[in-house]
Amino acid sequence: MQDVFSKLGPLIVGSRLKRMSDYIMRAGAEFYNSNGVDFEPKWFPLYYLLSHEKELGIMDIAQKLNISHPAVIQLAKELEKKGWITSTKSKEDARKRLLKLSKKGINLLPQLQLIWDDIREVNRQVVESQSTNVLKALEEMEAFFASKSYNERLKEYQESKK
Amino acid sequence: MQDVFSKLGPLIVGSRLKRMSDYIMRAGAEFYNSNGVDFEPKWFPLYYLLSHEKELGIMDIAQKLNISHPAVIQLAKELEKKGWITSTKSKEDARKRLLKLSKKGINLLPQLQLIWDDIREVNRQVVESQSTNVLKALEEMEAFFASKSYNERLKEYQESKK
DNA sequence: ATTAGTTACGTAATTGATTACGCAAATTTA
DNA sequence: TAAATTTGCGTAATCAATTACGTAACTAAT
Repeated sequence: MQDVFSKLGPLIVGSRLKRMSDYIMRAGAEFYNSNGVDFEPKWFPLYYLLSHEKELGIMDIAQKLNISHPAVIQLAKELEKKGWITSTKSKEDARKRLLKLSKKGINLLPQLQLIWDDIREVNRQVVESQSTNVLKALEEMEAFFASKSYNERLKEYQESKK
Repeated sequence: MQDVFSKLGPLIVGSRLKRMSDYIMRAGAEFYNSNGVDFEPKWFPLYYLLSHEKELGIMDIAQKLNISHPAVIQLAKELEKKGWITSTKSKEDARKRLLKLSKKGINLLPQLQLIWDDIREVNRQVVESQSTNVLKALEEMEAFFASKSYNERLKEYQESKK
């Protein structure tokens, strides 16, 4: 027995999800690299988002991507350093800093699209190979916990035992 | 539209897995807390492992848990500080440091078991609610990539397009 | 018994993300 | 319109885990 995790079943759903996610992220990083594109998977969500919406403030992005706003600032700093995005102060609201893709950033897009297509295809293969679809499972989980949170459920079960 | 992620489908399986894993981990942390037990989810794998095997070296543990050995050292340091584990030099191999639960650590077990039971139950509920089972999906994914890695598949698809 | 190579562990530096905090601009309310 | 509150952003501190590197102990080969 080498891998204790798989034996534990439902007890450690969390850890197993993380493990698979880490694996995929790392593989993605390698792939960009071997294609000679200086891009990291962690940048994808922000980059992709900005490629679809012209301008967004930090908080908007944080909400849409479901990450903390300092994380957005950090990522933005990195992409700005690469020259792929620019930021401007909002005219309507002086507190806001709006991010958008720069020309250089837009020019990079076609190259990235090709790579994203490959990734999308392999992910599609995985999902199709499955008798039980991860994405569907995840959606179901999210819905399950949206209707009643994990912690509420824990509490309730605990109460029910008394 | 608030949540961009779900729209992206197969492109970001990785991020979605991570998000769900993070959610579960955080909920777990709260639950220990609200039960007045000073325990963190990240300790679970090591603790659980040691509760089943009497003594293990750092590297053994790292392999079994599929984490880096510095991570094991770190976790062990924390558990040792709590007084729940102790370590001794191996007599057969002076390089090895063997970890095991202390008496105090063993005494804590029954309390933890109760909590783990609750967690297991709620996880079981999730899984049973699903028309597609996350754990099964994960297992299938792991098998899929074990037979041929993500990166091999990416390369192959790329070749096939030329 | 020396040397070369491997294994086990520890430390340091780095990465990626979070929470906590503070400031300034906008909004609400009295 | 002044005061209180909320919102948007930035910085700092912290956390969890990794990679990279060094050292000591073991093993194998000559």
